[in-house]
Amino acid sequence: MDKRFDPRSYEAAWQQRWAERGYFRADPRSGKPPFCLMIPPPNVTGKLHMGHALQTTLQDLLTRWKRMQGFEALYLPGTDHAGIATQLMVERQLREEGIQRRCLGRERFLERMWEWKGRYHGSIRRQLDLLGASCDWSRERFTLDEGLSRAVREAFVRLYHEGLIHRGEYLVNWSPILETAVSDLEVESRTVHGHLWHVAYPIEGSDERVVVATTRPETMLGDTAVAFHPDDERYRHLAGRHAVLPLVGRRLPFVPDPAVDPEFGSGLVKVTPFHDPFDFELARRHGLPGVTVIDRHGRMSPEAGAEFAGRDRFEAREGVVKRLVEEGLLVKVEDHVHNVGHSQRGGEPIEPLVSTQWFCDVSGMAARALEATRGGDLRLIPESWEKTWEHWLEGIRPWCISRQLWWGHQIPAWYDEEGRVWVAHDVEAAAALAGTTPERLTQDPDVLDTWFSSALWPFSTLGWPEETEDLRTFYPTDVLVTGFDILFFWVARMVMMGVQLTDRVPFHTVHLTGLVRDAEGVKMSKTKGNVIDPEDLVEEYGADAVRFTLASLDSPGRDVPINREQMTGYRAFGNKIWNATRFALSRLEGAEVQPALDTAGLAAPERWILSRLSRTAGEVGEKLEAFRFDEACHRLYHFFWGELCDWYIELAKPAMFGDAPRPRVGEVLLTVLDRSFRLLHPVMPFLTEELWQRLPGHERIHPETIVLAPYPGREAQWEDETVEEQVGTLIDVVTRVRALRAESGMPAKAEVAVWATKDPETDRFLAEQAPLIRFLCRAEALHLAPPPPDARQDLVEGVAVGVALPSAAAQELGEEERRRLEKELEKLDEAIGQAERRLGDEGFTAKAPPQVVAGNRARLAEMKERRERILATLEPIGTAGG
RNA sequence: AGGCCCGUAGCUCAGUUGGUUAGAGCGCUACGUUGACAUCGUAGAGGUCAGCGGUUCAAGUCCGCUCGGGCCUACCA
Repeated sequence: MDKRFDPRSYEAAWQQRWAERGYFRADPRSGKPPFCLMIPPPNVTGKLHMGHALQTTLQDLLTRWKRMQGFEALYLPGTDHAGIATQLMVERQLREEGIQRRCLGRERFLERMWEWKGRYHGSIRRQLDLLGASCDWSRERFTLDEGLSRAVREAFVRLYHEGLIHRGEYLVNWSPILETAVSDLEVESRTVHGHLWHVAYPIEGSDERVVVATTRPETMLGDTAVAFHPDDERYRHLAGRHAVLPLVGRRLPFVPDPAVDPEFGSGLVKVTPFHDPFDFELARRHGLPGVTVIDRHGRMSPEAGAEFAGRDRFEAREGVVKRLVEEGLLVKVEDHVHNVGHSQRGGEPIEPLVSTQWFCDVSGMAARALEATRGGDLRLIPESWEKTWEHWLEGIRPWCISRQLWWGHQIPAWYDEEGRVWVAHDVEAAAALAGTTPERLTQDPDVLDTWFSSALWPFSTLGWPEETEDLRTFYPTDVLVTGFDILFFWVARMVMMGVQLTDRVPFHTVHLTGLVRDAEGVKMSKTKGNVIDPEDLVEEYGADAVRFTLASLDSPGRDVPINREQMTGYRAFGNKIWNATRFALSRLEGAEVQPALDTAGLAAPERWILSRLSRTAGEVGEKLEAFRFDEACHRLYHFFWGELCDWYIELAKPAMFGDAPRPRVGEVLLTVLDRSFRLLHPVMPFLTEELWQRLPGHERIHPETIVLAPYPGREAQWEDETVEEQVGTLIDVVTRVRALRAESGMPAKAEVAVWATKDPETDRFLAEQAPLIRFLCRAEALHLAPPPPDARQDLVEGVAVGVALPSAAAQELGEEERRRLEKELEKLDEAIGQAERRLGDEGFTAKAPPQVVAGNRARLAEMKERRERILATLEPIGTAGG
């Protein structure tokens, strides 16, 4: 076995072999219980970032764990066409060639899109392979492939006929840069330092003027009314009268409306129905007309008047202000901080615009999604997200699902020559409905929001609407692992579409991961230049170390800071595992891994490590069940390094070297390694397979691969509380002896004399283990008696421990050692005082549970005895004078 | 504006239903080992558990308020 631990020497090879042998291919007919998990489809042309690496790690960990537990595990991979994002990329590329999308035409543009997609497509798989993802690539899907497109059409048609999708003219969030409508979720509000302009509007038939305040003067060109609160005494008299819109001359009725806040500004609101959601609603209540003064490019429209038509909306703002100044109508300008909706993708301020779009009424589905979490059919982890979830679903509004893009699922709606709309799976079906021929129909040019197809992902990927074997077997899926940032974009919509279209909640658990940050806790972003590429990390540390790091950082509700030092530490863990195995294999000829192992006749260290192993397996299982991957990792790390390597292998050395043979040490060690590798496999798949294959007898666990070997659970017959306690005492004694000899400056190479005693039973055990204790302490003798006064001594877990250089005169107490002991004594005195006070308090002794009181008493007694030991060391009797 | 989460060692974080002298990993310092190991052993420095108040025999843990950080949601022109 190579002395050098080099993950690159085996990782890729294993991934390839696993795939070739079809270990990841799920079989719906196996009869095993299914476990299914869907990849959140990354952008087909994208590069995986650390967030993906984190999610992939957890998804794969779950899948491998379930697969080993005997589930028919399906980890279904795929990619998303990511409408706007991808189209923008290709448009940018075209621009570099000097080509405009519209000049190219829809068909040729889409050809370019598919070309682009084809070029990048393999990259996602390559990156997932690097991480060791155990995806079933035979089931890979793409949101625009034929099957999924069919599912999308089916969903649309069905929802349309159920009256849940309709087309209508509403005020929508318009992105002038993207030239498309976007949903509420794609609008993010940003704090903007703007101004509040106070403008005087003359009152018709009077010399009076009223003052209105606005943050967007350019929209006044589209005003159709002025509103005030009905109880506002200042303006009540204006009801029924009109203002005259400056620069335009339009008559604006004064309307009373309770939505107006009389405290804000002058208490009067200019009403621009077609460019402000508040005004749109208000106008609707009062039957007021609207005027569109800004167009789809964010420029002023002809209806804004000849002076402004064609000018950019922000330029027009300045122009309008300038004109108002000239007219003497600008009363004052104030600085004003407010929130303005911006296009998430385009980055520019959203323009509320009246436009004809398709909407999906999700209120009923939202109610069912709420039922799912309230009734326990769906669990969000961490639970704290449930409130946000409820709040969002309770206040949900219709979802604008049409986009004025080309890259995506074109809406399955056709218009006849009379402009009537026919919704069907294809043009032939539409023509049949319309009673006409396909040639006379025109398909709606819009495409669906990317998230519409994503919402169907858990079942469309399994063949829905067909009742396929896969769908029957694997749907509903089990767990969804994704980032909280797409809880509403994606998760909520999958749940809504799932209950609506399949009558099932698409998964029972959603594990939401935190955001991956850099070592300083700063969000990774290209502009900050702190982005870490998962591929680089895999190259540097190996996939197993990357996975272990990510999994061990996944604490609920926490962000995930990537720390290279930590990753170095976990690579060292891999190295530790490598070398421990190398050592074991070099010293244990003839021994084999045991499928089962009888502890009868084994010595204490062997029984101890087997007991610890069983408990560790039990705890790891519990942690995984609870989605506490971090704690599962910590347990495994501690077991392997802290118990197996630090103690068991050390305890086994005298036996392995033949100095003090014990029965079946090799069998035990190899068996423990086997179980350890299997426990670790879901987190560190490569290393564990590589090493497991080298264990003699591993084929008795599984003939081919650790991937399919059973996941270890508790092996209760190995658990032995007594031996754990005994070996625990042995470890305490050895640790204390080492501490005492190091503190007192005894030469490390010196063979010392050791004393240890507690009670007859413990002493008997320590006597049995005397050779081991002497080996671990480098002691020439172990005396089962109280330490003599001139020995360095202490009390640990009730055991009086002492150590001294043999024969030679008592060692002088060093200055440093004295200081340490005095400090310890001080702390001890304080703790003793505290414990005495507590035990002297009747409130405590009367009200606290008896076992707590008893525990305190025992502790106090032990502390007092330790105090005596320390005093004895500080002022040994008999040496005081000498 | 409403809601949620977070604030514990230099760093990253654990701390289950309140109950030892508040822990782990990594890092740092010192000494010492190394006959599987990029090891290992021992010790040390470093904490008013953000702050204030309350409940309780007992609070890092429960309650209220304040401060700081983050996020989600929202039609105040």
